[in-house]
Amino acid sequence: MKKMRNPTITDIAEFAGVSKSTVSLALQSSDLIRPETAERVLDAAKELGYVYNRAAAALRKVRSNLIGVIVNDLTNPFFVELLIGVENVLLESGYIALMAHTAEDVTVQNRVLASVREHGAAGIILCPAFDTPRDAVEQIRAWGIPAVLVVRQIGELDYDFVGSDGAVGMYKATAHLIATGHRKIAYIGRKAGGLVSVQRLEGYTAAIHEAALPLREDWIVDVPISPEGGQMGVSTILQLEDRPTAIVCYNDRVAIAALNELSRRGLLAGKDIAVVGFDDIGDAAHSHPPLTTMAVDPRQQGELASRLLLRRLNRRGAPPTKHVIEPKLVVRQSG
Amino acid sequence: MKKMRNPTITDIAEFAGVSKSTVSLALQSSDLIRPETAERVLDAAKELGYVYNRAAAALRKVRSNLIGVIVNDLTNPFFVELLIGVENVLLESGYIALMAHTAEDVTVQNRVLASVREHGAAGIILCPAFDTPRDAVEQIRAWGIPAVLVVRQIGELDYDFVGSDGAVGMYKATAHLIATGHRKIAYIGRKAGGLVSVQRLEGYTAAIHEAALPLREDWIVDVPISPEGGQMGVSTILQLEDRPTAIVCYNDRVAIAALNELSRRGLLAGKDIAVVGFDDIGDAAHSHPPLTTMAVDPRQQGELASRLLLRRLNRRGAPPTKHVIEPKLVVRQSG
DNA sequence: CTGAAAGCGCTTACAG
DNA sequence: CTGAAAGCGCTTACAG
Repeated sequence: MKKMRNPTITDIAEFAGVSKSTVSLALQSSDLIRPETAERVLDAAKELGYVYNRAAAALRKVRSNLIGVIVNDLTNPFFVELLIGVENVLLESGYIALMAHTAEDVTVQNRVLASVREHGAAGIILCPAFDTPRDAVEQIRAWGIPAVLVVRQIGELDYDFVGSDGAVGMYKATAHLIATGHRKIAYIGRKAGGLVSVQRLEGYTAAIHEAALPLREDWIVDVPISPEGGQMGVSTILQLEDRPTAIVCYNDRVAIAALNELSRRGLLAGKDIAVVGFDDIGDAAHSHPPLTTMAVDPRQQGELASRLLLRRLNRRGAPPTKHVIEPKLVVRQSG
Repeated sequence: MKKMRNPTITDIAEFAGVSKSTVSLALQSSDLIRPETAERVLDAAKELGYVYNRAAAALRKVRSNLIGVIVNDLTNPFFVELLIGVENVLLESGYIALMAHTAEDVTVQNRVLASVREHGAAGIILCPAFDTPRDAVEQIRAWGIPAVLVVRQIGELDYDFVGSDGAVGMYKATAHLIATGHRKIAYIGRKAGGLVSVQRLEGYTAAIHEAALPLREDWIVDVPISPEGGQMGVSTILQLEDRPTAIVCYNDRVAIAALNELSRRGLLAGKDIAVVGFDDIGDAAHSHPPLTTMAVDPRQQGELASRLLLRRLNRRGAPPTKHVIEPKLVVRQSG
């Protein structure tokens, strides 16, 4: 089967006996075109198997319907859920995602950003990799492409942003454990690192201080944010002389790994030791035991981010919006 | 800050004192251009902050560097890992993914395919949604866009395909349990459904037959492929009069949910009852207990799929390749 | 080795 | 309400 040239608006024009302009307008369902004419054009288009050529349209219009979606870690269900949210509203609004995964690598991220730009993306949704320098983000602004940052803020740049309040979330998580009677509460996460890490830890310390409990440095266990980190964290804590009775984890992935590590050692979270997570990813409800955690609705964050971007596309000048979700405590059985 | 027009090859030409043609050729590092001239052009491009306009190039060349990547279920880490594999090789080969998630919805899938086509994608990598009708796939062929199918085959269409051998995999999984001394082995998965489901179940029954064990209909538990399914499956099995001592699960997600459900009931997989999964997703090594499973390397499948597609782009006429990975048994502690 | 010219498929003022 | 014309930024024969 020979592949023949796709029909163009010129072909439709000829077929329907009108001009190219009329076809173009009709295709955009402009109300400049008389209904009968429009119908004739649309019929012709269908008849010929017309396929709209977006590259050509974008070239002419400058604005495309491509949105660059750049995500740092698909290995964490949190980001996958966020991505699903982003995609949902993009799709229903007639946009499509130019997607790339950086695996927390700033070099990859730069390459990907450049590529997204070359493709004339109308906007960018970016979950920046750890260690994204401030100027990498300033650059996007210089390009004149509207962007919304998600989850991690870079510097004090006045961007549209969607994220959750790590300080408040961790404060609540810790306060919940205190309210449940715990006095010896450990933290598994990163001591330094990005703003997100810092804020979450701050929430923990704030709650500890407020309850006038001692802040024990050795109860703050600095590990990588990963299942391995959760495992290591638990090992460390269980070896402590003066053993904590509860653990606050940086996120659900760490927490679920902690749960498993406890099981492996014959301990049950929620009974022998309390564990609370952060994010409320899908798996949290299905872990053993089901995880008590701070819900920040990643999917909704994704949807919000898309909506923010779409709105920005129409009001370039508007002041930036920050959407900071307040985490909600979801008590299940681990703590 | 006013946004100014991006410079074009015309601007570069003027700046460097050559013609547009020369600039275009130099930018493609054609060896038609004298090195010194090329250098001058490249300097000018950098100086002016030139951004290659791919929409324009695609319009002219017909062929773009966009690859449609359509994935059915990002909720399952298997597909996420596959996606990461796809992306890795796409990126390093200078392509970028036009990505969409169908959530197993054929209507969404059709919409997305149409969109990918309008964008002039050079090729398509498709994990088809359940219930994808054969003609949806034939259509892609009619469009003349090279495609490779992943994981699920649709009909007997002669496509490039990457997947794993479900029958052999499940046969091995079951045989492993038999070799370990089990005689009463249940199966949690779908009884009918796609080809993949059918083949996996066939592998199970083949092993049962070969060992001359009775094939008990009530030990084949028909549940949805999801964590909930795994949970339900275990509940059903534990209520059985004549209780199986081992369970083969459709995939790791089901298996891990099964593990958790067992724990919840005070049972430990690998001790009280054996459980084996299928896929070897990242979580399998971190579950409690670590999951014995059939490894099919999703990431590698993704890389393979991209490579196949990239190769196909250069040899349109070549006969289709099927890459069927043979699952490898990974014995951990659950069975 | 380099330049002038045509054209990819569309949209958008501008006339009428 | 519809058409003729210009032009978006590039690539690719074709001359020279």
